[in-house]
Amino acid sequence: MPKEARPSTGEQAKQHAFAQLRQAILHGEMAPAQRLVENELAEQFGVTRASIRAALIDLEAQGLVERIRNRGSRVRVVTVEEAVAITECRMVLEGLCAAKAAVAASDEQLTELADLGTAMTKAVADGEPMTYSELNQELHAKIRQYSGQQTALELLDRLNAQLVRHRFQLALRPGRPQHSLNEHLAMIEAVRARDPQAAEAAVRAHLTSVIEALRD
Amino acid sequence: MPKEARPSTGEQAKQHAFAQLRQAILHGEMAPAQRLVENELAEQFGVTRASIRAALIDLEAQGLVERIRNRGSRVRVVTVEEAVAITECRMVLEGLCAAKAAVAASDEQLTELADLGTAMTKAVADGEPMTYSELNQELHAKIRQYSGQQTALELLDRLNAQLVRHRFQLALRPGRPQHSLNEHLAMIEAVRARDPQAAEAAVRAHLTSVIEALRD
DNA sequence: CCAAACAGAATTGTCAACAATTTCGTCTGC
DNA sequence: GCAGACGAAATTGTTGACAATTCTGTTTGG
Repeated sequence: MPKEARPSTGEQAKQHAFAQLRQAILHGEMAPAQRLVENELAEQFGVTRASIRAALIDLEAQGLVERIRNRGSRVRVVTVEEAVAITECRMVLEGLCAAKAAVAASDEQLTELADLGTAMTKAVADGEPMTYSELNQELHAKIRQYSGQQTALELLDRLNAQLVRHRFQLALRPGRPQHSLNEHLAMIEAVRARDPQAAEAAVRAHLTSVIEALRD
Repeated sequence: MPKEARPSTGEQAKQHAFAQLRQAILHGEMAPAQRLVENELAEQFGVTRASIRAALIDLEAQGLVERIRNRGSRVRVVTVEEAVAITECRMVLEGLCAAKAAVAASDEQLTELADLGTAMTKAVADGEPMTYSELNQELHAKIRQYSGQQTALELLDRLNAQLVRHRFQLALRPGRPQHSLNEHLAMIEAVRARDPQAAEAAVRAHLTSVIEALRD
């Protein structure tokens, strides 16, 4: 096991370990339910166990890692039921963001949303589900951002982090992009029309359909 | 500075410190923006600095404590703006819970809600704002609980913990209990009628009014 | 008299070693 | 052949000491 990761210059060790571990989990490099032994991680990332420990505590708070007393840590497995519950929360919170974004967004920002819409349409037409999935992410992120609702933004970041695996599965399902495209376009239209209620309704309709798809 | 707190027998030191610190902050024993020096806390609670450190990381994740690199921790101060943003999130999440509770609650649970309603009415009639505030808390907690929505429950717990100070101020405002009582009774009625949409609307109406009151 | 540089103190970040707990394999006794 | 006790290995929890950083009050040069 060579220590490939550089100790990193000015960066604080714990932050480094935290970011590294988080990325590894989010990118699926750690198998679900894989055991995370503090000593191994410490050697792998070139930091001490104390830093790894602090990072694991943070990751537990973010819901990415599960820790049991005296038994160790492992990558948290999100069941389909949990994914549904999480998406329900996303539904109402993103609905709130969309309603606020419809009021608060600048004209330039609305134009960006429109551009994203055409890009998404193109991605579906070209049959590129991965590109579409990325644009999808970007759209949701932009709406959150434009809302100016800091608290909701933080909550949604945490919730989304827990859904990476399920999101992957969903994006590759045949026919799914075509279906969700219309819903996304409706969201964009409602926000651009500066209609808060319509925007919230559109987001809810979209995520309701995502929930149904999750329950395959 | 005598170390009054017993080291606690079987309890893990970190958990002990965490619970103790959390209670202290929530009960307002720590002044807002007060500095939290790890060494002092360690001696005060009779645990080592590492345990305090872990507890502080957890409390930061819960939004109760603010930590700055190499500068230390302090009790987080929630501005009115933040309180509004938090309550907006509460609004949509509790709306979700109420809608689900209207469907999922058992008949006995609905009876409990009705009893709570009469108790609240009595507390207002008797002019006991503190009792009313506690019943208020209990009502919101029960609705959350009956919804069976674990994710929303966790998010709401975190959000509510950040609002203790503002909640206090609001409860003692003259005329406020009378005003909110009707909204609470409407919530109870809608859930008892097993009408999800009405329940969500009632919760939203109530918390919208709370937001207006916050912006005094 | 004021601004910038400079020590000193206070505080957090990091480290390596030690103690406590759990798990898993083995062994004994029936 | 199997149930339960026993013990070794692995892993986490805890401790105290050390290093790095930041803040504060003072001093010095203009």
